[in-house]
Amino acid sequence: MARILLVEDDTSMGFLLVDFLETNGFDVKLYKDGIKGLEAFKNHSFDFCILDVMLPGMDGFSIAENIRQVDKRIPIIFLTARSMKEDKIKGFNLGVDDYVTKPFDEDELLLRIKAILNRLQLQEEDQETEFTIGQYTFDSSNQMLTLGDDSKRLTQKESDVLKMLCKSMNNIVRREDILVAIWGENDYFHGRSLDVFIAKLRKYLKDDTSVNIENVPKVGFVLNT
Amino acid sequence: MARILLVEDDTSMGFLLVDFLETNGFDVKLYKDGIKGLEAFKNHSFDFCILDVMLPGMDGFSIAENIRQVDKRIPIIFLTARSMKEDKIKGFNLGVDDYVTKPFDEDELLLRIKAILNRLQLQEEDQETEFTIGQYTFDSSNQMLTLGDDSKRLTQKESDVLKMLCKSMNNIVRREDILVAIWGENDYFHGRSLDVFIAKLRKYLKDDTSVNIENVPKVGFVLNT
DNA sequence: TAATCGTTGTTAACGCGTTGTTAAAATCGG
DNA sequence: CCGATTTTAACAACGCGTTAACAACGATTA
Repeated sequence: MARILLVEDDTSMGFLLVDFLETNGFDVKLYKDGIKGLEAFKNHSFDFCILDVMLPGMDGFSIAENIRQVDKRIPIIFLTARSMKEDKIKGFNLGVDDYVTKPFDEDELLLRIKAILNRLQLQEEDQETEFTIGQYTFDSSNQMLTLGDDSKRLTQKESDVLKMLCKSMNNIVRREDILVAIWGENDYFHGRSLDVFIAKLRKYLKDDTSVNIENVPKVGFVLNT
Repeated sequence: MARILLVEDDTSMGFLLVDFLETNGFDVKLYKDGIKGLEAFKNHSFDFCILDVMLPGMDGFSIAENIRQVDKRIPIIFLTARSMKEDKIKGFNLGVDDYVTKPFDEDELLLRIKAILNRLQLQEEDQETEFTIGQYTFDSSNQMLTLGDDSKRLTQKESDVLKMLCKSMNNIVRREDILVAIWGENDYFHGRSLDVFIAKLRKYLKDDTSVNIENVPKVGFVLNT
């Protein structure tokens, strides 16, 4: 159960979020201004931060800077007004993991949080980087796909996509989940990118006919062995 | 379309709310005092309650207590005066889902209602995904219907319909409910689509004669095993 | 009983959105 | 600047879901 630091000055929005996140299995602490939030961060160990950008006292970006001085790797999600430009957010070179514009869909926020946690878990826990795909072996940490003597070094994204498919071997992996986890956004163009990568992976995997990547229309893909 | 029980003694506020909620696709019944509201609750099936705390006859908290005796899970939102302390509301250990202070922003109320409804849907959907249908097994998360060695990957809508039938196995599932849940609206053409999908499912399920999808004319379908 | 009407069963054809695939353009990294 | 990688574009192919068409059935009349 991940511990989340939430800094949000609007009371009703704050409660709404706390409630929602708690029912989804997170341990949430809410602070209404940046000073207190930052203080809390220093005194407790959180796994995750969700910061409103517009705050009295100290804005979200400043909090993030301070948090980053303490912990360089903790995931941070910003809540921003829709009017705020992407550039401005990305411009803050703080290793921001994601941001969500208000008013936002709670499920979308949850999806993003889970995607980030998954990503981190992968980095931390996944010693299991070796997958067997029919007669192939795939070493995701080396991005290496091997069939007999033939080895092919995959690119980063090729490897990321294949790894997601491998982790749910013979099960549907949702387009949406792949896009959010790897690209961070689920829109038309990234969707087309995914299709391109699926085509590449199919080409790499074509030498074992017992292996195939199946499309489930409008839902996602299955790596069948 | 969720059915909402609204108990509010102030006439103008009441009409305002009814109007607003109805234009947002809810089916709202308004009662001006707690006794009638409670009575209505017992006689009808509501999905949601919005209760004013200050009421003549029986206050909102008392109604909530009584409602909880009938239905332990139904979402309740309180309308409270701003002056009322948080503690007092949360103190009522009634499983109150949310509260809104008057005067309130209608959009905020809508947001809260939707959030709660979403949450409920999530909780419901996250339930079991594996069903046994006679000799078949149906894995709704993988959209896979299996009989012995034979597996058939269903399309999304096929899977959605079958899942609804499975969740009420041997019970009537109303046409209207399926149409609203899966197609979003209940009109002639979507109704015919549903019939087409029922025909497809019957074909998929024909190899176990103990399984059948029964039509209940003008009402819906039953998946019998 | 026969005729009519509304509902459902079933199959098939069509349109259109999604996906497959390749190639060009853009971006990234050194 | 170059090569590698990713994104975007373009077009082909496919298949899902809708719609149509007709058959079957039960209920309701006369």
